[in-house]
Amino acid sequence: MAVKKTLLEDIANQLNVSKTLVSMVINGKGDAYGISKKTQKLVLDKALEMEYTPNVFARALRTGRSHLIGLLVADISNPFYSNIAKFVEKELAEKGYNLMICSTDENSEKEESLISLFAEQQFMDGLIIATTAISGQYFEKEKLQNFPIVFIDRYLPDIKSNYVVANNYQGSYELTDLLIHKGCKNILALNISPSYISSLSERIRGFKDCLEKHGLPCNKDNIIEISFNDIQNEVRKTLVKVLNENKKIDAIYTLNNNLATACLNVFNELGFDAEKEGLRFASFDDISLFDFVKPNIISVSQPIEQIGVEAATLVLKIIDDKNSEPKEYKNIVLPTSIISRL
Amino acid sequence: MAVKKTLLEDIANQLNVSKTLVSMVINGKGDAYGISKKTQKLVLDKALEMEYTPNVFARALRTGRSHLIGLLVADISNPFYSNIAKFVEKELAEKGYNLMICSTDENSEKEESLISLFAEQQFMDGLIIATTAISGQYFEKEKLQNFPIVFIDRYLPDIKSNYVVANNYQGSYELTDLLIHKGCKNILALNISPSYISSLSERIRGFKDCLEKHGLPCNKDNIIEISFNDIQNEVRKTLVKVLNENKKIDAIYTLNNNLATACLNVFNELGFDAEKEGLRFASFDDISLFDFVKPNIISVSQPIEQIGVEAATLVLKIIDDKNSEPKEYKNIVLPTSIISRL
DNA sequence: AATAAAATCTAAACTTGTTTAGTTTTTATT
DNA sequence: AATAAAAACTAAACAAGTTTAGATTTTATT
Repeated sequence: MAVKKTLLEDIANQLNVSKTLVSMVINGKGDAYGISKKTQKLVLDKALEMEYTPNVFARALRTGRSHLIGLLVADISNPFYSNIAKFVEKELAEKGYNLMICSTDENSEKEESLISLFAEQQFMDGLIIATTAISGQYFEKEKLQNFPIVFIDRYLPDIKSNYVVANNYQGSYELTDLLIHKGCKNILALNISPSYISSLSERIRGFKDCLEKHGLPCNKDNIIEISFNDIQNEVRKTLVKVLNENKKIDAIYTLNNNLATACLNVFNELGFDAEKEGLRFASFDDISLFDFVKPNIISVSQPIEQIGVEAATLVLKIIDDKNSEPKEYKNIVLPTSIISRL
Repeated sequence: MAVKKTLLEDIANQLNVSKTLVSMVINGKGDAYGISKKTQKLVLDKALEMEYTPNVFARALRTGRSHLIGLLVADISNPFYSNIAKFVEKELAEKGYNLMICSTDENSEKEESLISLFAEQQFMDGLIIATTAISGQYFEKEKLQNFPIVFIDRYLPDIKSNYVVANNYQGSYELTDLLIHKGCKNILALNISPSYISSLSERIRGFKDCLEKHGLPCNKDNIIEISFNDIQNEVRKTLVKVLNENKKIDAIYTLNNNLATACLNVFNELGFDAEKEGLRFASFDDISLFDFVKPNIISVSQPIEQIGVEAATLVLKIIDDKNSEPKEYKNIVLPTSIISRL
């Protein structure tokens, strides 16, 4: 036999007051509505005694506020995102919000259908998105115009929006610069599809600009794109081919941590000792275990905690400011740091 | 100016039918309620045209079903949990459910308050929990008796419940056995608090039983407990002390991946080369990057995908069977495998 | 004691769907 | 054409809160 939940009305009946009053007190508006201290205490005590917990749906339906924030990322098992998620969640919890995390699998259709579910019927009060969209078109829908969205990690250059990202250009430039200073002249950058996303294209831009500054050529052989859905196999194929070529590359630079792991796997399979062969290995995204990995990994570390905290803070600010026009967009670009391990 | 959302009633008005009818059709019950095919098509087309999306809260309020499942873990940034989360989410999405992930920070009070929010007012249709509770007492609350809960990773021996866990005893026993076969006679096991949780206590039991079987002593020095909240410092202190002792240990066995990482950090700091010193290093929980880490890590790999899929399937089954008494509890214990890297 | 002002409190409407109990319309049967 | 049966549809209640507009009660003032 299921236990009956306590309702506002049950408390009201027990105390012979209206449920209006109980609702006001429970929501901390007792003083504002001039409910006597004595009555407030009675209500609060009774609510505790009866283990009252408000029905989230009834409340959200009436107020249009769910106190839920959605976080959409390509892959929650990627430590970059799961670490961000942790800090976002912590920050939101302190402000009385709950977080709902969903993976989009780097699939824009899935992303759009989640946004439709979460935003268009105000399921969520706001969204934090590492978008996989190729353009901002979808986000210009009328229905989304007034919905609080903060982009993280990736922004959409063709639309105005709120975002919190790392300075991918700078990080990539500095990493490349370091490699070149260490004597590398023929660096292979492994990119990942969809490569149009801003963080990747900025990293590529930083890479190219740095090569150019140093007067080094950047042929099409220097940047190879791996597809997100078959990373391991494509990396294997690519490396087997590249490592057997005559025109020796002297560094591999993977544009994210998934690619780095895939490369390490291939090195292992092939029994390839990068250090012995004089090949430097570098990657964007730092993972704590990189500290113990052979070969040494030169990496770019992103300010994960800061991204999470800033994104959470910003989305809540937008929610609070929702009615105060005119709308201003906030763009936060955070510095990265090089972990050289040399 | 905010755009007005399309309501059921808007569709009904446009077509001069009742919103009852529209609701029935939208929910695919048109045939069941004898709505003519012609009318059904009209409704469906109009709904599409007007971009209708149902209000999740109104629906949940009326039906008592939210199609939300909650996942409570100690720490979503732990790859063990974030990988499980990924598979749970995928499995649920296929069945039309959304997942809400929350971290409890290994804090039972936080866990209880989340359960109260999620379960007691049916915010969620069901919960999947890696519980941090010391006993099953909380879960015997009357209000939770009929609520679908599946425990993962950790179960509560003192209550009947549904759970999906790895065979921690077997995994730990086999790992210890392997170490002993490789000649280790004085293994240090690093445990983590709260150590009462079943997965850890089973691992300890497997460790002890195996030592005993081989006639090896297990003093209190052989198992040291590190607290979850200060892992890095406590591991450092412990290792500094232990590695300088005369009575040499010949293997370190960390009971989870956090401890393994912390140990590796200390080795690094101290410039300690475990392999040179003849110290074997082993850990419960396998992480893909372990493949490339020095020193070699002998590890126990858990069937992460299977845990996620089974847990998701089970919680949905419980939801479906909710009314068909008598209740049966399903306990799934999945085999682990040793990754020896020798 | 009458009146105004302030302090407390409440009935009813409202949020947006789903479901129940029924009504209306159409078709079939004699 | 009258009646029964089947098909198609709908009004109103309901889920559980919040909010608006207004009603009571209490206190202060003359």
